[in-house]
Amino acid sequence: MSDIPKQYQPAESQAKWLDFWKNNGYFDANPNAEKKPHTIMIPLPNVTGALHMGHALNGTLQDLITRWRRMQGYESLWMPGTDHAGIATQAVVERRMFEEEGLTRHDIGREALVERIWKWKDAYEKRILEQLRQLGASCDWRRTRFTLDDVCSKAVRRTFFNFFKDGLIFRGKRLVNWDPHLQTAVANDEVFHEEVDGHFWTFTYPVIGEDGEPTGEKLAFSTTRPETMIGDSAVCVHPTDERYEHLVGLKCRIPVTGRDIPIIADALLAKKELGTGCVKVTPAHDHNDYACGLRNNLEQINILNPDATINEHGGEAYQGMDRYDCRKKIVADMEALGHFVEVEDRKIELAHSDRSKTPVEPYLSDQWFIRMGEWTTLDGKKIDLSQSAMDAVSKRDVRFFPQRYQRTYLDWLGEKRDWCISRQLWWGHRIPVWVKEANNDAFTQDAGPFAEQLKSFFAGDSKVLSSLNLQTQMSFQRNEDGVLALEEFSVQQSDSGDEAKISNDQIAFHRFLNESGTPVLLACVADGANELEAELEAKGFVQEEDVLDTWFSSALWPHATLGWPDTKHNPPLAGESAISDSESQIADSRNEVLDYFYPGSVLITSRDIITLWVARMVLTGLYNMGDIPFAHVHVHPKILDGFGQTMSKSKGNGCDPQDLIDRYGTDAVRFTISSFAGETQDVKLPMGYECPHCQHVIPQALDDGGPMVKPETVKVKLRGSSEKVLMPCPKCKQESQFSTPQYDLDPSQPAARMVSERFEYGRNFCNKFWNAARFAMLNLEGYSPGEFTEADLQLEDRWVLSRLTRVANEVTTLLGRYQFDKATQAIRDFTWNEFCDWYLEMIKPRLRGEGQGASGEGEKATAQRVLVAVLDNLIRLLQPFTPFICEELWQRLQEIAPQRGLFTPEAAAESVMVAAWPVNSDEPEKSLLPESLRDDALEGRFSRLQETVIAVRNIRAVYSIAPSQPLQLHLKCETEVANELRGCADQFDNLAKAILEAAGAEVTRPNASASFSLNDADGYVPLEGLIDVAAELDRQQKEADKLRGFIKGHSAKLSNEKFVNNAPANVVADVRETLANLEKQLESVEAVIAQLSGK
RNA sequence: GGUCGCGUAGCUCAGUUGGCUAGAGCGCUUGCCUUACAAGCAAGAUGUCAGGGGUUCGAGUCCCUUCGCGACCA
Repeated sequence: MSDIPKQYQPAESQAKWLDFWKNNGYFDANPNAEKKPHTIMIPLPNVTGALHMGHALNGTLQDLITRWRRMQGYESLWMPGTDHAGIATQAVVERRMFEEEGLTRHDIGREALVERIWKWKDAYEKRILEQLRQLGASCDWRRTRFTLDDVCSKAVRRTFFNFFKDGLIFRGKRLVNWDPHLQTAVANDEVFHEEVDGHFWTFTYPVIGEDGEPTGEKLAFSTTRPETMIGDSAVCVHPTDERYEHLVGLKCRIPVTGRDIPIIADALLAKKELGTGCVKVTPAHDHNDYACGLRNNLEQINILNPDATINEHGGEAYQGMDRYDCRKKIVADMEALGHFVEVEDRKIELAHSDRSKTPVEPYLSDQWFIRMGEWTTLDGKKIDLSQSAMDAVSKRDVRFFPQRYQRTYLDWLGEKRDWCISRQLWWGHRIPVWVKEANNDAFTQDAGPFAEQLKSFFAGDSKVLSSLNLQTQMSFQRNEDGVLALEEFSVQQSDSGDEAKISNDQIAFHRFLNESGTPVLLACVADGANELEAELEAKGFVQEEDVLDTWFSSALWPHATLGWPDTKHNPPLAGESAISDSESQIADSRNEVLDYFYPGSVLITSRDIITLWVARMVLTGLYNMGDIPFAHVHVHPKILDGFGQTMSKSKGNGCDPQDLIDRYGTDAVRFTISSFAGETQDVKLPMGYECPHCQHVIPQALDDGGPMVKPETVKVKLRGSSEKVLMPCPKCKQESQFSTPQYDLDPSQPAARMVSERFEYGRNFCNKFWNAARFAMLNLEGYSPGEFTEADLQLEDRWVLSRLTRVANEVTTLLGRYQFDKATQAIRDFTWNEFCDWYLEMIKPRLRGEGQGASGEGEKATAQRVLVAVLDNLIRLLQPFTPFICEELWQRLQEIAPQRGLFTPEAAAESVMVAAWPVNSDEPEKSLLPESLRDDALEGRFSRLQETVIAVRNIRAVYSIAPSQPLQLHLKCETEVANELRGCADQFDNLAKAILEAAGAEVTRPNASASFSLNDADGYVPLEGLIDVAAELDRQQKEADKLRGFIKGHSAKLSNEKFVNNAPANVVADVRETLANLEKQLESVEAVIAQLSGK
């Protein structure tokens, strides 16, 4: 076994065992009646770009739990996949296309753009999945899904249809962030705010009396956007503002358009002390005004075309002007009309589109919504999507770890805000609704029942549609958002009509009146009904252009990936094709995968996604499946840079985990990362760049726009407008490209990779563990499996087994609570500080066969067997944390000791991945480490031994005595203690090179000794010729001072009557005992001082 | 503006329902290439627990307040 290298070589193990695991199918999870399922759904990473440190943390924790549960005997599924991330991905592809080719999406059209995005998706999906594999992720890769693939798409379409049929989907107006440059709405998280130089104008509007004539009074107000006065629908003051009280209820006139608008009072919008106390209200172009408009039932006047030019509301004077030109003209016109008061320069926080970097406009547009509050369906079913998801958490069916996050979830859902699901994009699930404006058709409310209207509309031309058996329900609603709700909806009745080819649940209609009073028909068609779609289009229906919000599809992830809505067949695996329609008629088959793995066990994610995603998964799970998607939600910390800022692509402070894996090894990265994952804080991770020329580490430093490397980087123009930045090394002055998610590195050139010394924690640990195992294996010559009993065990054997059992239980408990940091620390402390530092050191003599004759051989055999058993269990315990090194060691151990175990040897599993977890909580009698191994009293005695050894080593260090020089040790203690200490006298020699000369109550301090004082023993080390009396005296004086300080504190407590009376008895008793010990120690020290002083 | 969290050693973080002398890793000091490991071993130093006030026999821990930082939501 001399071929075991002195340092762990992560790269070799990673390449070797990844294939081994995969080829043996260890990652695969299948329905198995013999086992309990454990399901984790990956929080699907989006295909916009490569994974970063946050994903590495997220993935590590999921894999850790998955591997742990697998060892515990669960059929452990970790479902992988990616998210199409509509807006983000389309934006990235569009931007790159524009930079490289100068093309916009309008130049190439919907089909061509979507094709390009698919290519992008293919490339990044591949990269992302590879990153996960490199992390050791034990996902069932056969089941990899993508939100736009066939399986997920079917779930999306079915869910949308069911929502629609139940009346939960409606269309209405909403203020969105409109990007006039790209002509699309952008989501809130795609908007950034930037201060720009602007102006703050003050104008007046003349007050109009009840007779419609100006009263002569003027109302002054201020604005940063004068052009919006075209869309004003009121002027607002505070209800208690005495200056304006008499005007409320009157009107005023917008001078540039001549339109009269009401003067209203609204305490929420107007603030008396700000400016004039009076504000103009433009509900269609400002978020606050919008809310005010709803409260006061004001008109919503949209003044912009999609390209942000002024529309017909501008009249002849302004129509067609760019909004900024219009602003200038309005200011000039107001001044000419005598309504300009003043203007001041002001910094303005302006919302910009992250995609085009241009200012966005609040813009009223048609959107689709899902109703979140109470609702009764056509067939009388009561639905409250928000409430159902809230109840699941309130009733503890879904539990948050740490618990405090459930508040975020409940607060957000409690608002029951309708969910806007439409996006003006091309990349995504197109909304499966066909729309027709009924214009002057027979579709008015007084033209008879809606169902009859529909029937006669389709009669004749549409064979299938005219055979519908329809049922309708009226509904008039206007939700809190002020969104116009549907008026009436209609569904095909559950009726497998004979000549109708519509089997069931394939089409539903809604009708509503748009703002100009025109009836609009909406027809939602379920998946696979191509004939219906064709008939609708023949009758003038047009499919909606918008696509669904990405979160709509990711909300279905936990059941969609398992094949829902197909409850008859298992979902297809990689390489298999989906089940064809003809096969789907088999009546008694089941989707066992869905039955078995749903509901899931735990969702592991970060907190920024609780509302957007977690809440929606619970809600759709309950709606579609009638059951929660997962029992636990673990919310882990976020990874921040060294300055406490979120790592992000735009700041360039992120890090590709692959850099760290290449440098430190996967296991080191995983181990370090799990040590970060605590309950309280986010993790600051200071990073640096390693110069490829001289290996100098250049720390990341704060720069104006966020963290960036210093000194000044050198910008180099790349193709198009993207820039490449080179970094000069302050030490060797050479420049290099450096690792950043902003562009790919040129592989032919040296690059400064990101490093972080924090990861040395994991690397050092792996190396330590490697060497401990190496030592064990180098000392297993002649190992033979064989039974042994507790009677064969030495003190250190019983101790290490007691400790190992305790720690194995701790780790099990901590993982169950998702306390990864503590679990990591527990296993590390045991491995390093106990197994390596004490146990291995203590068994060295036995492994060398230093016992007497035959008993020496027996002792060696036992030591080897215990050592092998402990190592075996330790590898198991570490496998979820550091799988590669564990598999490497397991396989090496397999060659030397295929038969192993405590007391009775057995054949070991072919891979540690599928070996049993050492603690079996369900069936304790089957635990590899039974509770009977734990021995509190023995652990207590052992720590006395440790303290004594440390005290002797301390004396050696203080007096600079060479490690090779033997010392003598005299111990003054009770007889019982003395007997115990004599029992392990060999270890004083072994561990501290000290010969136990004497132990007992009668021992006195030899002359010229250094001494130490423990709880129940005093020790003396004769140092004839070596002792420096003055130094020793000084040392003992310091010790005495320290003891006196503690004694003072403790006796103060005890002399406090209130403490003695009020504190719990055990606390008081503890203090008494401690005080007694301290006093005894002080007595010993003082005696030594007296002797030293007497000399 | 609302909600939640954080501030403990030079750095990154632990610290259960208040209760023995506040801990770990890195870094630092000293001595060691001791036949598993220098990515190591042995020994050691290091704290106004952000500031102020309160409750309590007792506060890093609970309450109030000030300051600083972060996140989410509008």
